[in-house]
Amino acid sequence: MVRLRLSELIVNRTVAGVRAAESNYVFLSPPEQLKTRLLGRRFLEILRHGKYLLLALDDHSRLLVHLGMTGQLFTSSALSPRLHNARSQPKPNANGAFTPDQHTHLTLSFTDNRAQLHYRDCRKFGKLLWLPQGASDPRLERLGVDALAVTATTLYKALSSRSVPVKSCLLDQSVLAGVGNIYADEALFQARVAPLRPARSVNYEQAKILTQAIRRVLKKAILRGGSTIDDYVHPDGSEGQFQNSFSVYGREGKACPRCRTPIQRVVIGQRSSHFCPKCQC
DNA sequence: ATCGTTGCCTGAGGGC
DNA sequence: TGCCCTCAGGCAACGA
Repeated sequence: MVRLRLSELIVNRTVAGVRAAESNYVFLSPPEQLKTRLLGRRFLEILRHGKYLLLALDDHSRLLVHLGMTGQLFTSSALSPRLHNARSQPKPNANGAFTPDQHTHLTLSFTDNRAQLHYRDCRKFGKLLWLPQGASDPRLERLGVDALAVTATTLYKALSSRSVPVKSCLLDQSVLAGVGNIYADEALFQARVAPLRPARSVNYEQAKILTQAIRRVLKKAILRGGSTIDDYVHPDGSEGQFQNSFSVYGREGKACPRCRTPIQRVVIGQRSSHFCPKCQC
């Protein structure tokens, strides 16, 4: 969804100015290099693999972007309380528009003088990396097949060799790229598979159902514009709506939408996991 | 090859 | 009021 909306906002625009923060945890490329390499470049298209965005430039270099948990990519015309009142409270300027604060790591302005693009991440879990023409990165090379393209056979093979909980496998980006904590819980619920089950105990038929559930959950989430909990916003400042459709995630103690049994929460691999103890086995 | 743990990072919220 | 603690989680790196 970010890819789609961002495409509308920056494809075919040419960078006229780059403001980068001091070197910090989000900069895998030195800020000075980003300034030099992005200036004067035009965006051709935006691609996505798993949770990574690839912004293709007209010199065939690419800007790799990961939003982490709290990363925000949006334009200066975006108006959202998520930008003005959420974490760290950046203040709107006199026009009510966003002005870069201490968490805004990169700002691009364009030759058409229309809205700027900001990259903001208060927890610095996101990443920015400039890739020369033809270059890749281990982060990309390691990724498994994109979750929206996964087949039952691929998922079954990946699960069958592992003893860890199936939930941990779904979160492993080298197995399946693009599934995060929320969507893993929701997909396991849809497929009626308990998150703690050893991955290798999932048979082919169940892997097939799980594959379909993953695709369905992700597609529905994209359709609803993603999940806004604390920080997530679209490039235009609007918010996702999928958080209103959660069946299990964040619903500990509340009724399972299928059988009314209270949803349970357990910690798996340091991640909170939510499931229905009756429906999922 | 697989597995479990730790560190990175900031803000919110709870307890005292 | 203020201080300390825990929690949120995507991912790399490490040792076993």
